Amino acid sequence: MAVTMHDVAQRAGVSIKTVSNVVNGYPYIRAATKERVEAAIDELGYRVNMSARNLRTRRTGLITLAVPELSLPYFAELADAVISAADAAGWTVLIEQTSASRERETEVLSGRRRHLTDGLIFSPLALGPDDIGLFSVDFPLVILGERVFGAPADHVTMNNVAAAKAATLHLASLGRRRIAVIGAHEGERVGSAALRTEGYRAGLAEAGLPFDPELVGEAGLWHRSTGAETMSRMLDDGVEIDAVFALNDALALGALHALHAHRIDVPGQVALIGFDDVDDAKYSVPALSSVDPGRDQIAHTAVELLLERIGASGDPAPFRRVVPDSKIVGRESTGEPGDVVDVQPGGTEQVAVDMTWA
Amino acid sequence: MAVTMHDVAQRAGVSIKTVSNVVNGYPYIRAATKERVEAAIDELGYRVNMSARNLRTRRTGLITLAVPELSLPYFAELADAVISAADAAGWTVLIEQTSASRERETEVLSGRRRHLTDGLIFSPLALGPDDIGLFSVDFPLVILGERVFGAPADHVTMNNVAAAKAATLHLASLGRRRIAVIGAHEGERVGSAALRTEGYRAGLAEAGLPFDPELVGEAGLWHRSTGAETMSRMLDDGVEIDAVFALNDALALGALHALHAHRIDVPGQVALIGFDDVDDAKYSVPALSSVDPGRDQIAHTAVELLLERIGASGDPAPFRRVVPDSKIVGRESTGEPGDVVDVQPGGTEQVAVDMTWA
DNA sequence: CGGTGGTTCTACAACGTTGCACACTAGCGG
DNA sequence: CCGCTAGTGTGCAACGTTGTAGAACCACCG
Repeated sequence: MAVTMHDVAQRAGVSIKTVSNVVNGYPYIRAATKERVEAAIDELGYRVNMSARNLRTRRTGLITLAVPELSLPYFAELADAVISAADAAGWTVLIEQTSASRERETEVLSGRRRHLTDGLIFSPLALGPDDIGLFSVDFPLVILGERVFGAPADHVTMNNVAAAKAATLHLASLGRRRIAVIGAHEGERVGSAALRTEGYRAGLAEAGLPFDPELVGEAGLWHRSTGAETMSRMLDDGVEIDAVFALNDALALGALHALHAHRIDVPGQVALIGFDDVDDAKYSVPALSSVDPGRDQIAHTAVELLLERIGASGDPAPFRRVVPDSKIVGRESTGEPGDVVDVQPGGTEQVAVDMTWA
Repeated sequence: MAVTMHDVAQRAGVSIKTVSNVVNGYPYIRAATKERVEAAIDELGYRVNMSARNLRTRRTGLITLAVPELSLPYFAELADAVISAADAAGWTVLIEQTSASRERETEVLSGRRRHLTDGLIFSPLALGPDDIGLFSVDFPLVILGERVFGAPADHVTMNNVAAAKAATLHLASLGRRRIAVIGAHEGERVGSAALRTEGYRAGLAEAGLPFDPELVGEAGLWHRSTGAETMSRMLDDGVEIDAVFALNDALALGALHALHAHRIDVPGQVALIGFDDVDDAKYSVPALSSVDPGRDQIAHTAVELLLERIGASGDPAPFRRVVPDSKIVGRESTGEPGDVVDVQPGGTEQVAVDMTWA
């Protein structure tokens, strides 16, 4: 059977509590005693039983990260960053894939794992503002993304409108007049698609360009395949364009594929910019310009906020909304390799919402 | 305070054990009683305390997946597949990133989390055959990859040599005579690099082509950047080539970038094939031919083997080595879009090794 | 020499759940 | 009317750890 503190205590000739004290770095222990206990631990190959410790301390040292899918590079890189940040703080991450389904996302919030992890970092993709009630949960929660605002939780989001506007202006500044957008969600008023499309229109307006519905390419899912399809459809329909703003990098890389298939030179005939600044962007042919929404900062901040909540006792602090800085990263696809332009500073905002926890 | 079974029992007017029985689906409960208990659970918002259950049952329902980095698409897609497979069986996955460092990989095996998860699926990248002793652990373990053979654990691997040979022959069958390989590890005798390089040489031999050391491009890390660098170096050195076999897709996509930068047409002047058949391969320009090592099957099998071990009581079954089927997927970069060629059937092999667990 | 304060170690009682053993009822065959 | 089985519910004792409280010892001060 497994070795317990009891066995270690017996071998070292001390009480079980002393073993516990050694394991937990309690300072008032004679050096000789400590050594004896540590020797016994090594000899027996003792490992702390986490379940017992968790039960006793009412804390598991685990946090959940709920994302749509790890095979989407943006979320894989986000998960990487979250795991690293959590690890640095001595915490472990458990990943839940929701496949962007309402059912799975609701389940994540329902707290099925309430007592398995100490908190949740949640990037919803199916739930929206109408579901805001579901976000009133009795455990520490940090929301990512732009589908839900005003929920009683900390929130790390992006400068979507400003960044999308900047991307559009970047294309306009190259002299492009027929700027298409890919990935729009017709009729939606919330979420990244709506916000970025809003920024696109603001950019057009500021550049003095007319808005032409023909230039708006719908794409429900933001995958490479849908980006390629949407781009192809537009080109086949004979829509005239000299630039494309794809609402994320996957769409952009898909669009790039389609442009190439139609023998259209990028950036010669059509300039292209994406959003997210995924690792891949650097290595596409031509290298893809993109908007860097500050992913590392997002991950780092989310973990920090969550751990603060978890550690907090007493009166709940007001909920915060944090917006990391975003940047335009110019590469070959907009003919300006190496440029990096700050969009506009993000920041932290305090949102006064009442909160009570059990 | 949190709601416990005690509270539910009181409210429903039954014993705490009956609540436990309801929660765990014990069959001999009167319908009326069951309803009363379930109503109480809903009204109080009761959730099982996993720590307590885990302590009592000596099982956590968690498994660890240890991979080098999630930001590498191959591992992100593997993690996605493993999580999905585990989830389907009612298990949860905890991801550990080793950064391919010896220290972290050793730690994973040392069992620091011994009592936090019930088993480990481990894809080592730093540890090798000399470290085989470290793999004699006292918990269920499934090894992925080709760095360690003969360890006392189940092992899911690939048909590396055969698949690499097939990839090389695929290039030769297009009439290419100067086939470079990218990603080799000089002097290494184990791991994917060595095996795939061996397959490359076998392919050359079978095609009647000479082996030319000039055609071998070293690249320690298999990232896009290193692929691009290695390819550039070869081209700058004036090495004559008409085809490239990159030992993984990241290298291939990096190489594609470099080829493009040198204004070399793919597949016109140089044909290119990668390994892994990552999602991206479909969408590069031109679309990348690759070797599909059967990733979903690998993930699925690994979870299956691990859960079998975890569930096993009594005499340990012999260790198994499973090799899923791999395929050559021809796309534009070798000028044969749409081709899929089976390499050679994989299979399951039983490896007799003594095993005892605590 | 008693009091004070730091140091070192220990006993006991939880934490919330489930395995085990058992009590009780009803129905049924012998 | 006894014993047996199936159905329904309960009480107790763990699982392995840590928080709390305090005992025992030492040095040192006044």
